Amino acid sequence: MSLASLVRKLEQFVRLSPVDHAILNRASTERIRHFGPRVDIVREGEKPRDVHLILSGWAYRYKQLEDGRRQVVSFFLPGDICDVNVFILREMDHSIGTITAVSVADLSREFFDRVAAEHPRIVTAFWWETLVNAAIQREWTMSLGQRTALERMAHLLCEIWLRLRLAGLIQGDSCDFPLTQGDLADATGLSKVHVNRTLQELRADGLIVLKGKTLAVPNLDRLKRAGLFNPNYLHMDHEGRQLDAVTTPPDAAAG
Amino acid sequence: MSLASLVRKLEQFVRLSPVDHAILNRASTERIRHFGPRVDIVREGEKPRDVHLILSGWAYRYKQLEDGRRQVVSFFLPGDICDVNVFILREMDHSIGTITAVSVADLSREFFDRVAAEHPRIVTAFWWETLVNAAIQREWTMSLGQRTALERMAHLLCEIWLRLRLAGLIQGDSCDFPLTQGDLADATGLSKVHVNRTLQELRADGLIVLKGKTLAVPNLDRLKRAGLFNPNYLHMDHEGRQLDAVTTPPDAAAG
DNA sequence: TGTGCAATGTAACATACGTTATTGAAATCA
DNA sequence: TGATTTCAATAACGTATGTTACATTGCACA
Repeated sequence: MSLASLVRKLEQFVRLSPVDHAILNRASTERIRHFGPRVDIVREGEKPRDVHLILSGWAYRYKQLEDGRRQVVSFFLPGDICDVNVFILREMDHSIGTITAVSVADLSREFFDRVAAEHPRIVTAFWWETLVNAAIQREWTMSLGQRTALERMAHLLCEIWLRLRLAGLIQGDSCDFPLTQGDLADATGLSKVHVNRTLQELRADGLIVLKGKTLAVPNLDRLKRAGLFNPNYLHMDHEGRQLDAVTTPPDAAAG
Repeated sequence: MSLASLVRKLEQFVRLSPVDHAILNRASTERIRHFGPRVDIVREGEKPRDVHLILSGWAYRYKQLEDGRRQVVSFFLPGDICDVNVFILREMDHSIGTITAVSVADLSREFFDRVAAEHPRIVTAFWWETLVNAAIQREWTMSLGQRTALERMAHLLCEIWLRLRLAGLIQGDSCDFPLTQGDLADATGLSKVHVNRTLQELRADGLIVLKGKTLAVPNLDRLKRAGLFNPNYLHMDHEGRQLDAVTTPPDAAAG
């Protein structure tokens, strides 16, 4: 519905000027598309055109092997950008599909060119987004390589929780949670059956309350401990810190 | 001992002007450091300063859990850059260690600022490097989540092989290969014992000849098949394609 | 307001991979 | 050149997780 989540997230990290706000606002209201749940937005092999900004809804990035084995490699939540500058590459190496109904703003190459030339604070913010996404992907590598099923699941839930919180999507101690056990299986590299067992165990330990499409976490610290979760890789620790742009911004006066 | 590998790699993708070459050349000869094998260059928790360009030798990026479990999340080969613009982040979320003796050029924040302002072709090349590294990390997620031990190992060897080839480090059908079975275990999420079993199997199938610190691959296509290896994620398919910079380069006349 | 299909839950059984232990071969170094 | 350590190889055994199968619940839509 809005780009509030994106701006909220980026501003955690970089102070954006009114001009920056206007730029982002315009870009994210110009070309909007709506998708139903469980459809592909982008398919592996396609030529990348626009960069997608998730305005509302959940989506994921996934890859498939020839024989059908499938791995979810990232989740996209409101405010997330699917690969700044992808259009530099000749073809997509993965697909992007929706989980819920999703609204997307298409950001053009020209938009990024203009930003690169004129709005260094936004450039910094986009680099931050890119670096954090890379860090998340590394942490998934860690999870899949070293964490047990229980730790992996707890860790994933913590990550999603904190990202939702940053986007302003946690109410009290609960949130919308549209992922099926099948989705969780594809993301954790576990079988559906074992995902079920693992969720039962988390429930039995009182770490989560997951019912229907709602997740509640009564005690985040306990869930973190169960997942050996160290939030440093999300680089959210910037409260109060107002970082300057990479280069001197031409519109500095406006800030 | 030179930046040949980096330039060779970047030029696969973006045509760099003589000015660009000069810029990269100066940056990579100004501040060089040498490290012995098996030492840390950067530690998790530190404040990132410079960006590191590997001039020679092999290194890896790794993360550790409180209890010591360790995951190698990337390998760095000559010509690789460890995280363009990391200094945007407040602290490192991983460590970087050497495998062999390594020479590193430290690239300063000021260097990246200058490049951002004045050398758009290099900016594009750095974005390409960043996007490919992200794609590699996703593929590792895929490997750890879905591939069997044998597939995983074959896949990793294919990837390293192609990256070495791009850097100009394959001689005939063999290359230097300084990774121990312990390194491979930490990278694939397997135990050392099972890495050994898996290598034996690859040997028995005639897919690799691995002896001492030398790896030979008699038939790359067969190894690729064994690893369900699809090279698209490396985005090397740019032969002859001379992409323009993201924005109009100020030094276009020089190219 | 059923009816059908997807999602969840559980049980029984199978296996790929981990663990521990031991040995020999190579490097590394005094 | 022997002493010391690291690395590779292999065996015996254990287990976390996968597979198959089927029952149950819940929700979309007729």
